[in-house]
Amino acid sequence: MAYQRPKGTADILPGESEKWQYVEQTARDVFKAYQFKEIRTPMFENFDVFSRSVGDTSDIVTKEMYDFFDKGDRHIVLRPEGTAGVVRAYVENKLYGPEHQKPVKVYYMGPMFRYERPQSGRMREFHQLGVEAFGSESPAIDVETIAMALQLLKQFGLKNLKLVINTLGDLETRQAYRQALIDFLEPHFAELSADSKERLHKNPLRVLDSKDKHDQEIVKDAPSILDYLDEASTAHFTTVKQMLESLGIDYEIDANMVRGLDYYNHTIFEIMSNSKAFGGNYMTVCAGGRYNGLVSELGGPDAPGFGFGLGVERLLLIMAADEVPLPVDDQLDVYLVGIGAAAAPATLKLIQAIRGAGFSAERDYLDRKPKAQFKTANRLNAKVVITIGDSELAAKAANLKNMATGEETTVPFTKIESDFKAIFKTAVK
RNA sequence: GCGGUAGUGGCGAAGUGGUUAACGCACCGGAUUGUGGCUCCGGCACGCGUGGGUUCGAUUCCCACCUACCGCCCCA
Repeated sequence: MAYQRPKGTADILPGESEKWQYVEQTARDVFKAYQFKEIRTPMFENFDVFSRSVGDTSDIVTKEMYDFFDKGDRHIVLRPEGTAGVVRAYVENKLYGPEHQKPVKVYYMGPMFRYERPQSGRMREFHQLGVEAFGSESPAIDVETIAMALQLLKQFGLKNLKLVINTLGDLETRQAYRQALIDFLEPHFAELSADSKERLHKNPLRVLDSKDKHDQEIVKDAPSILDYLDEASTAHFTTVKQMLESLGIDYEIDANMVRGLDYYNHTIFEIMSNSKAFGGNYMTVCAGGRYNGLVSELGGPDAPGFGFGLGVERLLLIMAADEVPLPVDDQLDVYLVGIGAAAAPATLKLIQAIRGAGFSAERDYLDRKPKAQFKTANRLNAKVVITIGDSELAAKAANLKNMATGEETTVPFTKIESDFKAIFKTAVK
């Protein structure tokens, strides 16, 4: 193979691209109902935008970012996620200004890049849909955005979804809980897995969702963050729960659910699916939460935010496994069969006239015999076939066949060129 | 970054240190000169991921690299 695509990338070919269009269109429709507007930000940003937003809690910055120095010696990162770039744009364009209705609600969709070891559903170039809402601390934003995510996934045809929520409280809560967790885990230090020993001081919350069996045993008795919430954080979370209930939305609380990044606080959520695509285990398809400190972290005012992201590749995997029926448009209006070299000029003129009238039309370019051309017409699901050969040229009228009924009629060339709509209508009625 | 499995035509897949690399699907052509299905006949890899090495000889053995897949780390 002379050339192959870069590691961890994919070509989305015809047949597959239609599914992407369907997903994107469905998302746009749902976002519109909630008055989220599209924002398009660069696919690369200055390194600092992402390193600043992520913090230094993990090896995301050193290991996972797809970064490089450009010819001007600028440190560039191909965006690994949507939020930081959107926040940067929000700040840079002063969308927090008084002329903008609050909250500012935006959505994005597009490619993201992470320098990872590829696996199924984990690419170096992958795609996300996401939304962000800036400027309101109202729990109603949390709840409506979660509801929108659920509606979106249902619209995609997903079944067996589970909403899981948790709260991380405010900054003080997180710090107090972090210390409490370290205090709890330190006596068990020797028993922890090698990975969790590492995590204990770098990012202790991550020990909570360790995959190691023995770690899980230890963590079962760990303190719950819910016991460290201050009054305001408790009130926020309580309201969120009440609002979900009033909407009839089922949820579970998982006090051990965490986020790898520091910028999250208060409500976090994940929507999980136990699709066959994951062997029946619950896997997260959509995740999000509140990030009240991020905007100021990136140099803006103290504006709160709430958002979520959804991986398109993973979504498509589920839709395929669950055999979600997609509206596929593989119909062809007209196939034009030309017989012999003498028919070529008429074939060219007529097919262009038909296309110009707004119909989809295909023809043969390989001088194949009528039988072969009809075979192709059949395979392309052509509604009608128009045939032009010597006798048709002599009569200046083409043979038209309705492929469903087999019924054949004769139509003058001039009529095809002047009013194909009428011809088509009577032919397929 | 670490560990494991794999890589044969458009797709699926068999195979062997040695004269012509099975088979199926798809595709193309033909079976009364211009009509869709079925059936029948025929065609379709100068080559077995790439590059080295061992050997009289390698798709088959060895090494490196690339890519895919699975698990770990990480997960925004």
